[in-house]
Amino acid sequence: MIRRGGLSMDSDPIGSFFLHKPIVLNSFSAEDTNSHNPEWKKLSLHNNNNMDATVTTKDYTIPFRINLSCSSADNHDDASSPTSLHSRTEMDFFSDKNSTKDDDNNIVAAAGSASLPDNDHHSISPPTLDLKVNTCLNLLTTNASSDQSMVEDEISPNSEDKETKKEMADLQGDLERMKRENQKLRDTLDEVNTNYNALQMHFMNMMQERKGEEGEDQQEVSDGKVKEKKQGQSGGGVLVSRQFMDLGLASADIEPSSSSGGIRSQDRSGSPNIDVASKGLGTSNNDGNNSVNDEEEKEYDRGIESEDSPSGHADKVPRFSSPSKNNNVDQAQAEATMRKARVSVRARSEAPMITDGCQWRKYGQKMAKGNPCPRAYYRCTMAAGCPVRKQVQRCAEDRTVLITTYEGNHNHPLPPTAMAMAQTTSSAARMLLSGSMSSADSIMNADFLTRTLLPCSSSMATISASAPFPTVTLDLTHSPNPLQFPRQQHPNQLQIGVPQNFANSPSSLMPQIFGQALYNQSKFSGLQMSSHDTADPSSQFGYQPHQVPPHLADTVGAAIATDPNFTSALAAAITSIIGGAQQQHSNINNNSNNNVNMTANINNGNGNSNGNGKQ
DNA sequence: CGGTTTTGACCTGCGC
DNA sequence: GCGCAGGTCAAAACCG
Repeated sequence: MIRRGGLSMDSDPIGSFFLHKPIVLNSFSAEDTNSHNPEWKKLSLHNNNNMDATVTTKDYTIPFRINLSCSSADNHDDASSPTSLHSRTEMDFFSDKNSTKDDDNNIVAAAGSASLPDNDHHSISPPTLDLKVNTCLNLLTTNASSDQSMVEDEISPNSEDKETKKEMADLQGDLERMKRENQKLRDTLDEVNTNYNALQMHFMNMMQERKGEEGEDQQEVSDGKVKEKKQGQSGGGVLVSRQFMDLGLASADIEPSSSSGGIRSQDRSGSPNIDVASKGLGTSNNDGNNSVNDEEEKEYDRGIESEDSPSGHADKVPRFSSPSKNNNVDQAQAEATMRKARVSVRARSEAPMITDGCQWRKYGQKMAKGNPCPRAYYRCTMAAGCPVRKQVQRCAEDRTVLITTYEGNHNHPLPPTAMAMAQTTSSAARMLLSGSMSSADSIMNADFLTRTLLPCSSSMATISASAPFPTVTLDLTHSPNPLQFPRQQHPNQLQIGVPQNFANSPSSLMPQIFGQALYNQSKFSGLQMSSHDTADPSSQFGYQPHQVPPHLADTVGAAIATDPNFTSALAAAITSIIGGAQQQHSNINNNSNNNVNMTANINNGNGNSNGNGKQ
């Protein structure tokens, strides 16, 4: 019955803004106001079906007298007819203690006899309650004219009714004003989004052009061995990483026109990994065009493009050497690299796996060379054929550090709790793509990521150019303040952190981000901070779910400094904010659910927070 | 009983 | 071509 998300734009950030009031109002009305008068309880709860209306009526403190109908369809009948079954039904529901109701449960009589209770908390309300006033406040579904008609339909016999009508008209006027403001804000947001998108695309195009002018034979990555090798294989002069970038951008342009199979279609056209990279690793892609079966996925993972093979069967070598596909040779090389693009997250955790909100199934375990700890292989099981996989292994040097490496992009919608990590990997993957252009760009783009991460987390973004696969490592094991604690330089990794960004970060932003993360954390109950979690000594918070502690910034700051689990979760959430914004605005080949709800997944150290609890 | 984990075998790529 | 290492498969075991 209670519909807190009554606003049609509840997924819209602006719309959500207006949703805060109704929650407060309904809580207030249902409990305080009605505790002494069942009639009021009835009315207020009825009002719960008209959330948006209560927003505007809050300030007037008379919302419940003018809400008797729950839908526009009932506007005229329910209010005007005392025998309305609909009204009676609701009356009965709350009439257990109502002595003012007449024998017939007649709404008019009951309401009229109720008048104003002496113990009413809202003294400014009119002394009588005329329930004939039809004030259906389902303002989303009723337009101004209907609202107006409601007013006009009611005939008030006395001055109180006129006052009520006047107030109601004022309320409706305010509502209209808020609607206009809301629409204005939405328009502004759309405009900002459009501008941002255009600007970003322009920027990326400029970067492309600049790289093209500088020549295609540059090999200025920290470790150019891989690139040179891949160049030799492709036989062309185009830098693999360059193709990497080109594909990523091209995919954004060509995907909308691809109508015959989504990922698979592109795969078979010679771009098997465009989506993996350009859409971002681990991002949800629920456009429905990229559902794949297991068999295709196997081929996909193995780099086999059966339809590219002249013989029609899986054969990777002929594909690369096929003269008829010279145009795609370089792309294929890049795609092979892109398919392997990975995002690695280093975080301290005693848990066997970090909590990322997805469901995983372990499909293998191997002892990796140079590490006494086994490496576990997991596959996403949230949807059949989901190509996302991850490897989990403890660091050989520090067993408390858990290294989780993600690969692939989800082909299914993600729960909000999983969105955080997915967006994290997505952002990192995008950085990886753009960062592969050159060393300078790598630094620049990594700098961007670091700028986005460091202000609010202890993460450290690194790019591994010498690794077998392009890998972005988000190191969440360090102190939040890089100025105090020197960073660990990992072998074979180019470190590109920008410590000063932390100091330069706008401190005012932190509470907002943290608040957002924790708000969503408390909002979505998928994981996180159960009582068990809070019992974890590593947890710095004693608050319960759905509680956002006061002085959040201070508390969170302390938590970041001391709780690496929180750090990792928070970094995921923060990155998801950035990644979500980037994805949403740049629209780079990503049809994933843009209604991103950032959630900080607090890993408790034992941390099975998924539905099956078997991570 | 269905889903997950375990684990040995197998496949693939790469270096020598 | 061979060996090594990473990655995956799949049957058996396990679990709720």
